[in-house]
Amino acid sequence: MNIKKFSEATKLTAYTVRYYEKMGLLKNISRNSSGHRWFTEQDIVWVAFIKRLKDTGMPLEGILKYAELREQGISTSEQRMKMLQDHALKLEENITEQQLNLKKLQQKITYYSDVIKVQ
Amino acid sequence: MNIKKFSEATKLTAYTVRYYEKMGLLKNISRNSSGHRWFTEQDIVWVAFIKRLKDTGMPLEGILKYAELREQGISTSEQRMKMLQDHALKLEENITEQQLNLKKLQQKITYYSDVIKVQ
DNA sequence: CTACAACTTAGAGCCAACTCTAAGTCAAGT
DNA sequence: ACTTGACTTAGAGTTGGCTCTAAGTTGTAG
Repeated sequence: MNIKKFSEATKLTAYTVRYYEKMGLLKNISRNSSGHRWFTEQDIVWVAFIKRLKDTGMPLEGILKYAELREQGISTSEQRMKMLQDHALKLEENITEQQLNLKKLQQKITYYSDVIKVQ
Repeated sequence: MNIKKFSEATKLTAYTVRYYEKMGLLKNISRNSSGHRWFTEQDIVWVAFIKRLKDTGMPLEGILKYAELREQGISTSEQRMKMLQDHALKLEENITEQQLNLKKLQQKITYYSDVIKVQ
């Protein structure tokens, strides 16, 4: 598919898609006869994973490192697994922290609702 | 306390403390005879709350809006409560999303550990 | 055959949130 | 009196992650 379809499918702008390719997150994107990028379903799956890492707080630099390991094939599986384990651990900690944050916010909301009742 | 003690207490750099004051997050910070900022324990509590909002994804612009309502006194309690309720709702949704993300990452890790076993 | 939309590139611009620099003031210690 | 070091300011610079511009090429419809 062309960049327009791909950007619709991934919900990235075409600008961002080109940016990701330029910085090395998207590798081996083929071109058609007139030099336009041609994306596959597999590229969509890969972007979905990039987004998951990004949305869980991994900087693009970290995702790039993963992408480079991935490009080198199966021999880097262990390294990639290690990266994901470290990341998952941080994510778990972050979720716990956010649950505490939520609780504290809810306490403050309760405090406000008491203030308002008295007003 | 002076800016150094305050930055240690809040774990913000002195640069960031000044930046927060300049942009309006920190209001009514008094000065000593030589023009240096003088912070109180209450300022530490307030920064802790700023950090909670920030760490849960509220942009400084939003926190600034809250700070301005807060400065106007008790009459804005309801507005502030509304802000916190909206924010807490988004946070709750985000936690749910991150829990799903974590699950998916863990599945991928399991997949990797199978790949490695076979290798 | 020409208009027009969609693509291409390199590189500039933008935004949030800091982070630092330069030039200056001030208080405390020797 | 002088050095040292912490503070002050306005404003410039940095970083991450896009977002856009300009100039050019290509494919399709009228």
